Amino acid sequence: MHSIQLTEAQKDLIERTGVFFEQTGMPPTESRIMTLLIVCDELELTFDQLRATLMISKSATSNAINNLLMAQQITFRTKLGDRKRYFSSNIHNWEEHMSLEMQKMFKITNLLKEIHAQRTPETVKFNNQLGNFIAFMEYLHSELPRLFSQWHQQNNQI
Amino acid sequence: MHSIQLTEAQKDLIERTGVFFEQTGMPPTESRIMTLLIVCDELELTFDQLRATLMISKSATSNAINNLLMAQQITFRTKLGDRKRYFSSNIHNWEEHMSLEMQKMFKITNLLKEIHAQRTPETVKFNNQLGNFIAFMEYLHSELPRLFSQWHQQNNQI
DNA sequence: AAGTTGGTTCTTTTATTTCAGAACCAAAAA
DNA sequence: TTTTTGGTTCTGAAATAAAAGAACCAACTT
Repeated sequence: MHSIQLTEAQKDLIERTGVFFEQTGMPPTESRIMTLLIVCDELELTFDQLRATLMISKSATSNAINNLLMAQQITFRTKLGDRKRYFSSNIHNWEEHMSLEMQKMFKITNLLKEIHAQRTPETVKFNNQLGNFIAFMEYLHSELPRLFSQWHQQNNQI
Repeated sequence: MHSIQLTEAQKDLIERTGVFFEQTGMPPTESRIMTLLIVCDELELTFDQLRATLMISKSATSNAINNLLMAQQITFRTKLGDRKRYFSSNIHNWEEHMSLEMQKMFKITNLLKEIHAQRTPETVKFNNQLGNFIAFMEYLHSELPRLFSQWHQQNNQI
């Protein structure tokens, strides 16, 4: 058995956090792998440790890992003279990941602007409400970088 | 035929915006109904206009409408002496809706705090990175209300 | 009383997702 | 050269989601 030991508390956290990620659209296996790598004591786990610990098939493991790699949620490194890959969470990358998420969110702004542009001029109030929402999204878009940098200052981060 | 007329541009916008909402996890029919009510010239559409315009079944229409009502994405009103319901987009409600979304997002913070609390003290760097992310989420959580009110001031909104 | 309107609910069908199992493959080891 | 390791890829099964169709129902009309 190549599986690693987990406390009951850790198992529980993996399930609960896994369900949270499922609710955001991530498939169950990917959610569990991502969470396991944040919860467990080990900083790096191999393909087979992930597979054995979560009790899933090789194919499921392989596909989930590759999706998580593409989504930049995890990374791996290799060791000289060792064919295995050592996977770890990309949590330190949260800032970049978050701004990618934001970008996705702001895509709606462009669609709403297109919608706003083609609307009949008759419905003044509705058009204003829509315009208001668009304006707020653009305000948010412009203010978020400032928020990021303010936080960095406060926390003396690089 | 009770369907309303749409320009090609409007049809295209409904599909493209619909797909966007699908990508955020909303089912196709709900996405289309929600978008139709934002795109079309009419401020209100009846059950049958929605059904006929989107060419979907009564059951699909009924279920999608009720889900959108529960999610507060749409509302309806009735008219005296008329059994039909007149549905409209709840876009003016975006502010409340957005803070609900935020709350959902900040749920992850509590899970991450639990995870952080149970982590082995050995992995100092990782724990710090995790702690950093948590701290930023809490900072965001505390700063967003200010951002909202600043925007209101700027725009002289109520 | 029979039909129409404005839906809802139940059942079935269809499509999609998710995963297991097995076959497969290249690199390294024996 | 055969076996082992560390996977990937190709079915296919099972579960789930999405939507159609039909039966149903209450309120109103005729």
